[in-house]
Amino acid sequence: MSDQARPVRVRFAPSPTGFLHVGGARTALFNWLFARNQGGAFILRIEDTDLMRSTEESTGRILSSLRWLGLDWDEGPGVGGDFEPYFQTQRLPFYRAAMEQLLGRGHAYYCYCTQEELQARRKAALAQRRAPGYDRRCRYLTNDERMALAEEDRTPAVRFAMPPEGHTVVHDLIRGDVRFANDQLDDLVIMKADGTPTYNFAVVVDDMLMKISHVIRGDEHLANTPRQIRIYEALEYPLPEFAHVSMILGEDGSKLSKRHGATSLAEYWESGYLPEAMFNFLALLGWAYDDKTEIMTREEIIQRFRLDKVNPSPAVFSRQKLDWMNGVYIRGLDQDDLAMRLLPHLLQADLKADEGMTRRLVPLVQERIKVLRDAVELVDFFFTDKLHYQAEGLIGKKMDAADSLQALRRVVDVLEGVPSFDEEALERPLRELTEQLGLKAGQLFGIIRVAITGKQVAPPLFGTLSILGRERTLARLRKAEAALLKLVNDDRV
RNA sequence: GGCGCAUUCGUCUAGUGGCCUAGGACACUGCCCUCUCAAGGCAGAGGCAGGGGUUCGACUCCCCUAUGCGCUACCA
Repeated sequence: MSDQARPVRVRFAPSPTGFLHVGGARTALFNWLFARNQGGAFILRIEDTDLMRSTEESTGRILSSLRWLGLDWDEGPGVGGDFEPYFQTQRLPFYRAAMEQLLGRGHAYYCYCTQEELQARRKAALAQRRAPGYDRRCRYLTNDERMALAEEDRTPAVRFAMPPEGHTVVHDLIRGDVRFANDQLDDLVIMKADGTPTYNFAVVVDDMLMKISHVIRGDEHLANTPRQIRIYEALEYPLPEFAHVSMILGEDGSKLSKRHGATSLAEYWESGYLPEAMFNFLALLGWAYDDKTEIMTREEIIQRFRLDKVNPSPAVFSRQKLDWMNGVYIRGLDQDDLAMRLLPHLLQADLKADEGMTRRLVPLVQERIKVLRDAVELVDFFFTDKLHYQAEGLIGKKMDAADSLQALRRVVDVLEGVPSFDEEALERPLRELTEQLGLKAGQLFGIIRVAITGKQVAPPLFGTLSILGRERTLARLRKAEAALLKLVNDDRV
């Protein structure tokens, strides 16, 4: 069914009723990748016909998340295009025209049933174990009956007249042919009584008018596709290609929701995931290049992406794997780049960092953070002189307080006399001291670590000392000395 | 209820009838490296949902069952 070389035009069409969900982001990404791979156009259209739930703020959030991920659109909000407008609420005349066309050709009809009646009948049908679909009673109304209903002041909706028999086959690029019996398709409302179109109608009209060649969207729309196909045909317009990508699930296999943790792209952005890592990770959710390649640049992914290689089964969003991948990308960043990305996170955590200081910290954290925000607790001790730790933590492994105190005093002596606080200048004498004291490196360095950072787990020692500087280091060591002395004395009492 | 989609290690996946004694990655376990934590190296454990066919031969094709999910709205 491939049309003879229609230019590739795909679209992502979110409804602005919240933020951009990772599932939506993946759908957008696949559309974008396909467009870029094919040299086609990626169009963004805002489906805001749900007046009650749509907000402008939400539109803004979605756009900024897309930009963050690096998915630029060729047509749509902010950039315009040949098929404006790109907001459905501004396209009402188009839907009305299409509706008139269908009405005129007998492919659609007015339905005077009220929502209450519909609901009651659906309930009754379900109770009797009958199919709950619309019973088509308005479809075969005589003119007189129609007039009578109209007099009652009922504002009609418009329904699409489905062919009552036969079947409709959806040719799906990911799933193959999917066959639906037409008698399963009921006469869906295409235009609500308030004059706004329903989703299934608006998408068809928009995709048609915007000359969309490939409809790549979530799996949940597959069952709607035969209805849409019938509308295309009634409108006498060639079908686009369809590709339905599977859903993204939470760790427990159920539909991804808030209780699974972060679901919006913005949350990942805020906690310090790199857009390039998220891009790579999302691309691999339901698609793979081969049996081993995972880390790929944006360009490599564009070049390698194939729609027919997309996996039809749902995928669980694995935070752990994302974390790993983000770590890989962080480690791959050059130091200045990482510093610039880190700085806002440090500032946000109220650490009084500046560019220069952040640059110096980078080598200390680059290998040990998975998300940018992790750096905060790794380096916070540089930004305060009030350390909170238990004095017991100053006692070295397999040592007692008195031994530790003695060792600490020797450390102070050594560091007072050391000519420079460069890493290299520090390491030699401290290692020699361990030997003199008959201690293992871990014992002595552990004591120093706690004394200057207040933590058992911290970045490498010499780099830390060097950045902290002689004065602050010695001050912290002396405080630790005092704390240990107190411990020793308390023991004696 | 009806219709539809899906089902390979815990997770993401490779696999399109013999290359599979099923490959890679995350996570996990052990060892190595090591000033803690990481990072890194090596090794290990772990899977074709179940049952029938088709075939000389099925992870791969067909059917059934099970399970999960979606649609069945004047939501999108």
